Amino acid sequence: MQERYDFKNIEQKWQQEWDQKNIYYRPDYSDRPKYYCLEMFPYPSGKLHMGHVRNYSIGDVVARFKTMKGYDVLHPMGWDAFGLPAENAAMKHGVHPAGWTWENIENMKQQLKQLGLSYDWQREVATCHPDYYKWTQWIFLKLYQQGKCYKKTASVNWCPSCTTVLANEQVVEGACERCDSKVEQRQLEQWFFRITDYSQRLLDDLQNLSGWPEKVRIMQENWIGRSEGAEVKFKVSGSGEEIEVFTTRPDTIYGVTYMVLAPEHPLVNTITTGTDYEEDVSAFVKKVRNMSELARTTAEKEGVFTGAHCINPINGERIPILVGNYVLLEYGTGAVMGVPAHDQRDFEFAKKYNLPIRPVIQPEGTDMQSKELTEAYTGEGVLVNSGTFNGLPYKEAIRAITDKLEESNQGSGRINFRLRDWLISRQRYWGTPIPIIYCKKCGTVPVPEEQLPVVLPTEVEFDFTGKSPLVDNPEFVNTTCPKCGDEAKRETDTMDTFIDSSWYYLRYTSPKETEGPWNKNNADRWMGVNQYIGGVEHAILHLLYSRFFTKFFHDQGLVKVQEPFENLLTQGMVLKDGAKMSKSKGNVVSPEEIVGKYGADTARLFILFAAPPERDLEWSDRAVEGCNRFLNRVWRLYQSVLDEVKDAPTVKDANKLVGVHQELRRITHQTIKKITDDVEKRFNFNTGISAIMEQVNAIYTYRDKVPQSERNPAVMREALEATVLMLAPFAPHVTEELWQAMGYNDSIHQQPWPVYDEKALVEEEVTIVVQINGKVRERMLVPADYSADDMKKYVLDQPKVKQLTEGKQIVKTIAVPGKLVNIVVK
RNA sequence: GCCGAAGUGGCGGAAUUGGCAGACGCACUGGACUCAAAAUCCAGCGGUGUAACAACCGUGUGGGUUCGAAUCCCACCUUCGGCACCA
Repeated sequence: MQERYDFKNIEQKWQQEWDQKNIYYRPDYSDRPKYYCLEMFPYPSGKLHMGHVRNYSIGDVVARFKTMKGYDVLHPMGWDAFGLPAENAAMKHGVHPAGWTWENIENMKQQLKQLGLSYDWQREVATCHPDYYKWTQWIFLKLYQQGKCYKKTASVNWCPSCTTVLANEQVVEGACERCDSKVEQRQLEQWFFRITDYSQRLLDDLQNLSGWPEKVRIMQENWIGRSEGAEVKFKVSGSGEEIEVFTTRPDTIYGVTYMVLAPEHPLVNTITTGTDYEEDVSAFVKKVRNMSELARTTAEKEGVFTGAHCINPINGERIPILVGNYVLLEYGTGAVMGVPAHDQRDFEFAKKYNLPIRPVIQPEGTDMQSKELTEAYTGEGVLVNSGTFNGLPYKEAIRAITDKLEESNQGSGRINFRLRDWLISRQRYWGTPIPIIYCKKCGTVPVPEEQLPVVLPTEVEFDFTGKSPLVDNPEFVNTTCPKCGDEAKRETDTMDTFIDSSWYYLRYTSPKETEGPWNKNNADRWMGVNQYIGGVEHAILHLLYSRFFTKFFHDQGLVKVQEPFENLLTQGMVLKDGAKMSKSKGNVVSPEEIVGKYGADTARLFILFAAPPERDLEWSDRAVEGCNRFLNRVWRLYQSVLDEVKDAPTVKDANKLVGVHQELRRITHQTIKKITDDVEKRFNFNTGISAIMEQVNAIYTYRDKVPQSERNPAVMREALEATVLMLAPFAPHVTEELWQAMGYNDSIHQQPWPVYDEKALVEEEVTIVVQINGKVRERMLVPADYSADDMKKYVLDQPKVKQLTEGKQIVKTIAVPGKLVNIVVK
């Protein structure tokens, strides 16, 4: 065994050896129970950052641990390879996006390998490969056939810097999620997926995801935004038109004093054209429409009267119709009944325009009408000013009024969702082409399945306007209609890259399948993902889309599961000096540098030791050194005692062990128990590693305190083997080296996880705490099997305790076996 | 504004079911080894206090429940994350 811990040689040697022996390869079937461990695949930006290292180190511990626990572990890796940065690089450096991407993939793959991650590289996928996106297109066609995919003109989010549209989910506080530019609204014809058909199921099934962080479930719940209420029809006076509104408070319908339409509402034109109000209204609409979404949501509530009136169906009252900037066309019906007494927004609006405010809900035992309202009352209460419904509690009134409206066909109960359909077309080049052809005769025609893939042309010219080069590419655009054979044009939009990443976890189960997107048997064997690991920034986008896809696939009989990810771990960020690492802040620590200086094992150990996975992690160069020091300490320990233990037998007659030998064995087994719990049940790798450190310290103490002639080589060997086995998932290279040094030829990563001996954990005596009135006064050693009564008796009999309680009256004594005795005195 | 999470030594963090606060590591201090340094090893390391003990204080703040609270309850403060005219 080498004197020095030479991480460079060791890591290189074992990475090669593992590669050669293919030890991480997983065949499709085996007798062992399956375990699918998945980490979110990266965008191939060119270089790994610390966030990746953290993500993949966590996943690797899980995969290695489960393998040692006897599972058949699927642990694949791939590339989310389509996306805008490739195009930007093309424009900036004149390289082709494809070349740029493949080069980055090669680079990052090397970096991943240097970390010693246990991936089955035979399952690697890249979403930009035609063998992959062929099936992305196939999925698009499936959705199209099933009526889950459609094209429509809508007000959409446009990012001027990325020169493309964005999905609702990709707009963060009115800005582009990627580049932070202000998002504009444009009227464009775009492709959508009908994710809203799944709103209720996506919401309901969150209940089954007990293995997900509560936080993520709540975020999705809010995003889906279900609200229960009623739809009510208001007839427009003097015309046949009707305005429908959605309300969650039909009980307040007697409090309606006006009606507000969204500026984009189609009726606005109908009711104002040719009237005296037309000019004012259209000026107002124009003004509001020109505002960005952000400006609009922060602006003061404003409105204008249309001159028209409508009739409240419940009491026949005539109320004015206004147009207001605070009403959104996209939500509900784009019209709101104004109930200023019981809705804060309506209240502010009514105050500004002197519209009547009529309370109809009154908290029991008060008189709402006698005092002037200063804000809307949104709480519980009983109905007043509401005709025959007076005196009814509001909850019952919601029911009764909805029923009444339903009887007369003027409304009905209704559920509304905040979730919008998923806008999936992008005016970009580097993405999966949408397999649609436009024919003058036949209209919109899907590309037949046997013509897939629609290949993204590589011979393209990039100009600097940001316009997609597909648009002006005649070889791509010009085609023939699959139906009639006439000249036709291809769709030049490509798909949102979130589509690519919404099904990759299925492709891993049969990455080379040519008959379909995946092999159903394989998919059903491996799915769902037992443990998914990634950043919380995907809590809505990627995770919601993937859930939608899986449900759709399930409905099509393509896969058995209804949810893709059984357990989800959202790792925290990697911080330096309290802030997220970023180029602009100049606080980036490169993984390459750390691996070069201390080795992958040290880097991994630090990142897993510094904080539990879910929390943010503060980078510390000093603490990294500390982890390196620990591995050196382990190395030296083995080196110093290897000769002593190399030919040692296994521990026999364990029950006959006494003293320090028994103690070392007890610590070994206690450590196994602790770390197994930490890794398996809690993912608390930091405390697990600290337990291994304590174990190492204990072996050192044993070595130093017990003369060599008296040491028990079998107990020592057991301790050393357990240590290295437990450390193996965290630091795979150095542990492999030490394992081989112990005389083994098989890889440590194919060994079973150590098992603790319940009998070895038992202690004969334990230290208990003696408290007086809850304050620790004394510690004493008592037999471990003492009952509560034994403990009380023993403790109260001690001279020291008698002295402490002298002159005081003992009111009560509480004893917890093995832990403490508390004496309450007066 | 609404929803959620967190707040513990100089620092990262631990305390798993209400039972010894500060495990493990970093930093620091003293010592050993060395011509010297690095590395390594040993010891110390929340605060007040003491010659040393003792004792007292201490888990964001204030209250409460309990024999006993970092842990449970109530109110508040701060930081971070998500949503934000959703009718």
